[in-house]
Amino acid sequence: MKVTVDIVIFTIQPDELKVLLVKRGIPPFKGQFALPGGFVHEDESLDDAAMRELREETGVSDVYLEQLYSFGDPGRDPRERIITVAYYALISADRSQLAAGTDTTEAAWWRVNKLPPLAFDHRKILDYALERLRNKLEYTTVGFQLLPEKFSLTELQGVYEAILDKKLDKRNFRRKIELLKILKPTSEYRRGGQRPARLYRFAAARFEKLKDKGILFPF
Amino acid sequence: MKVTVDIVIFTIQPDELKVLLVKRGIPPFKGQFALPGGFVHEDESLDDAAMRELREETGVSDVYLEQLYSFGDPGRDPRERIITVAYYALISADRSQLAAGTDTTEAAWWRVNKLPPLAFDHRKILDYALERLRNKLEYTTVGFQLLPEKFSLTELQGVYEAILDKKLDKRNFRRKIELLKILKPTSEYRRGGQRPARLYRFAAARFEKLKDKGILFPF
DNA sequence: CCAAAAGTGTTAGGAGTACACCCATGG
DNA sequence: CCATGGGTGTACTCCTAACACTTTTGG
Repeated sequence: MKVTVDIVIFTIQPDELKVLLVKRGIPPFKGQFALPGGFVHEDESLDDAAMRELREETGVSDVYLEQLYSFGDPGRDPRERIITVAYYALISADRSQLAAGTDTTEAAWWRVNKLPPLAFDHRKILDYALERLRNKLEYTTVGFQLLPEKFSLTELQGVYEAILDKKLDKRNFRRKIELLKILKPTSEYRRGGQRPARLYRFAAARFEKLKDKGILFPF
Repeated sequence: MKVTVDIVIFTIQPDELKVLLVKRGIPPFKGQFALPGGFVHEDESLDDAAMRELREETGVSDVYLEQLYSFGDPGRDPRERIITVAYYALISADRSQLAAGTDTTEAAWWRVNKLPPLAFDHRKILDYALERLRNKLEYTTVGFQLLPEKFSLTELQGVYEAILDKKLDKRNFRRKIELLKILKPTSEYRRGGQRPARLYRFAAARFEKLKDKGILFPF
């Protein structure tokens, strides 16, 4: 019985939630799009395998990675019995440029609400990842993983809106974040638009105390 | 690479949360306690494998079963590389008597806060299952899976208290349940104590509408 | 000076929490 | 009649949601 890992890699690009898909070069499903993934080596843990695949595909490491679910229906791979352990990863906006060497016909970012047909049961995996991400957004700080180190409040709100796929009230959003005391203001501003926006940094330390308080972001 | 399923089977017995453990008859960890489990067959899905093991071990089927997480560190089994897909199951109080044929030195219910040392990484799996159960209790109706079809409000509260391991306020608990409108009163009463207690039935249908409302039971 | 995004307060309604007494039954 | 668990209501606080205008900058 063979075991693979498949990874749903999310990023935010201009207020859009995107996932990385690769074009398959070999059968089955040759020419179709699929999630990046590969076999688990004999001597590595599942997490390590996922991390390795992620690095091979995107060049980044040290990103948020979480195991999702295992899919193992007989017949999910037409060739032989393969069980896959699915993961999802979050890559911040400033690190989601694909390596120059990567042929963009091979690996590319796709908007989550405009996906091509996917190979195997990858559509199911992707939907599951999206659901998990939406849920986790509400009671953890995964949202911050999609932003660069310093970000404006509007950018943060954009992440929430992109993932939840709905508009949020600016004042309520900001008050809620304020109340949580998990952001440290910097003295920098994002210029280039109209009025400059103050940049903040995620203060993870303060968050630890809040974890068992339950819901953090009920937007 | 071999794949197994291991199952954390919970039940409630007199206001105590319990898990089923089996004594290992063969090395490694011979004589120690472990979670029930076994290999995934070539032609069955992961869910089917878990269901089969559950039935073999307890004689019950048609119970709540949910995939938990996959554990696959090299070395978690000293003999060879084995990846296990962990599940947890909930068996209602009225169905948790072990089959007469089962030698009780082989399989027995253990209080979750008074466990023996466990084989492999099963302690980690069990802790994870308990955490998941506690979380799910707050935003789903899994709690009802641990009760017979008809139950009193005090019994329901007992389930919450046993799992969350804390006392709850009777009036607030009842008001909250009332508000959710997910119970249908029956005309039966539980007698035998002092004042008889009205029995209720879980009205699953009404719940469907509430699911996306978020938190249901923030006790 | 105009367009565009940043930033800021108040109010009304609903949910959570804390808390104490009467009721029905069996022995 | 008494011990035991079943059953009920109120007041306060806090969080949520709805809602509109002023400020700062670049062009």
